[in-house]
This record gives sequence, C-alpha cells and structure tokens, in this order.
Amino acid sequence: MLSQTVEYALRAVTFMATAPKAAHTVDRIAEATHVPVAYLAKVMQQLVRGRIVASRRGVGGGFMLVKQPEKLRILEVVQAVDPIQRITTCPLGIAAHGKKLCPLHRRLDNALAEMERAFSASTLAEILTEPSKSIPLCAFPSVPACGAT
Amino acid sequence: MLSQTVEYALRAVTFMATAPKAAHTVDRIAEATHVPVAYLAKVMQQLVRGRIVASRRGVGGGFMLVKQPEKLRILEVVQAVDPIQRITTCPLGIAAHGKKLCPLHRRLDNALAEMERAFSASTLAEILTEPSKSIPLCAFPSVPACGAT
DNA sequence: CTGATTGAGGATGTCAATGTCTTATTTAGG
DNA sequence: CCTAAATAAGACATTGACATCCTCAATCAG
Repeated sequence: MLSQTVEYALRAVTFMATAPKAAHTVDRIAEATHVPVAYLAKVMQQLVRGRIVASRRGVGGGFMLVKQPEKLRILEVVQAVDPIQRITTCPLGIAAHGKKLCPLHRRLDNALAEMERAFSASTLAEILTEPSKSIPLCAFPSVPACGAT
Repeated sequence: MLSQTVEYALRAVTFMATAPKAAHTVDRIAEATHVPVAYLAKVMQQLVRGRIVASRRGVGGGFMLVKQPEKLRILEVVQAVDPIQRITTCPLGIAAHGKKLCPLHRRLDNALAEMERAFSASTLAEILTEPSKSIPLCAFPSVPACGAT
C-alpha cells in the first residue's frame, strides 16, 4: 500500500528534522535510518527535485531541510516521492460522464482523499515533540542501531 | 496507490452484483468491464480463493457472488486481492518498543486504518442503488463499451 | 460416450520499483 | 592549485506487478 520509497523518504526527513539547520550526509542519514545508502541517495535526489530538501556538494556538504519542521507536513514528502494519484475521471473508456465519477470510483477517490487528509494532518515537528514511549525511528541520533548489534 | 488488480476486481464484482444470482463467464465480465480477459481470469481465481465468488465449469458455468450485494463490502474485495498491510511493529530493526509504534509509524498506520474504514463503509448494493447521474462502470449491462467505438 | 464449453494452472514476456555500482562534478581547505 | 569529501547522474542487476498464451480438468448437452 505504501511504497518503500515513501517509508525511506519519511525516515530520512524525520531524522533531518532533529537537526533542521544542519547539513546531513547520505551516509549519516542512511546509518541512522537503516536504509540502503545507495538507494537512499536516489530518494534524496527525488526530495531535492520536490523542493523538500536542498543539497550542497563537497566538504561540509549534505542535505538540508528547506522548510522548518513546523511547516513541513507528511503529505508534502509523500507527494514529492510517490504522489497519491487521485481519481479525477472515469478510468473506463471515454469520460462520458464529464467530471462526475460513478459511485464506485467516487468511493475509491474518497478513500484516497482520506489518505491525503491523514497525511496532511501532522507536521514533522509534531511527530518529534509528541510525548511517547517510543522515540521516532527507534533511538536516534544517539544510538545508530535500533536494537541491532 | 491502488493497484490495477484491485480496480479490476472491483469492476468485476460490481458488474456481477447487477445480477447476483446469475453465473457470469470471464468473457462476459471482461467485455462489460473493459478488463483484459486473460488477466481477469487470474483475478477471478484470487476472488475464488478469497471466497468472494464461487466458480462453476462447463456449459452454463461461470462465476457467482457468494454473498448478497447487500452484505458484500468493498473492503472484502480489496482484502481478497491486494490486502492492506497494516503496520503492527516498527519497520526498523528489532521491535524494541513492543507493540508501541513510534509517532511516525503510528500516523502512517492511522492513514491505512482510514483507508480500511472508507472501504468498509459501503456495500456493493449501495453502490448500485445510489441515485447518480453516472451509472457504475459507465453504462452496462446494456452497452458493452463506455463511449468507445 | 463424445464433444463443446468454461474455469484452473503453468510457462513466459514486459515493465516499473527497488537496489547496487561506477563515474562525473562541486566544494572547502591546505 | 591540488586533494579529499561529498552529491549528481547514469548504467546495470533483481524483483514483483501486470499481462498473455497454452494446456489440462471439469461440466453439461446430446
């Protein structure tokens, strides 16, 4: 239902939100979030193209959040990396109904709308500050591995 | 977001619900719903294994709904064909939190729960009887093609 | 029994998502 | 200017979703 890419992107962004002003290298993010580093590099490029993060090459470089965590919603990250495709026209043949979806597809689109709503309900800052027994991404930035090793 | 297989399965079941007591052949369903017949045959087998429809071979055979359309919910069809994978444990490393999801994954799982809720909200019968300008699946069973030809 | 009809199942092909690797390109600092 | 550090970009596997085709098995009419 949710792609790996979305999962990885959200882990990365959540990690970066713990130090919003700092530049984070791919290796550091990958280590902290347990994402294959080579693939994460691809995902980060998608986030750059989606204007979620900015990149800077060379020594001292890395990736930085473009927005404050208080302003960044889960939905924006999802849309940058694996957009939710809303149903706007009847998937069957010609759009003979114009903009009206049939009862079936209206319900499917409603479910997608619910997803969007759920994803836009929280900001990254809320995720990090929520009182909880479980720290986001298990334990970081102090502990690199979550129970591993 | 929603797989083709789910879309196809829902079209097929919706079509069958227009004549719940009849046996429908793959060819008839495929023609009415504009789904590739060879692939639809595979999807129908998944629906059989999921106890959504029953099959009968030979002359006069085909597929029949197991439940009344009034008792059959969209969610059941979805789960039979492409189950919604809820997040029950932290996808990162060891489940050091036990059953507690971190704030990030709790929100992702909440979004999935919203999907389930949306999909279980309607029965097939409600889809077919809903007053609407747009007939489900465009125009059937009378017209085989929706605007095509 | 025989043949036509219809679903079941396996083999195969295509393509996008996922994942790895290697080679540029940019940047800071000595 | 040169070098080490870091991302960018592309080529290259691998896997699963989507799709097709062919053969086998079951069922029914005659």
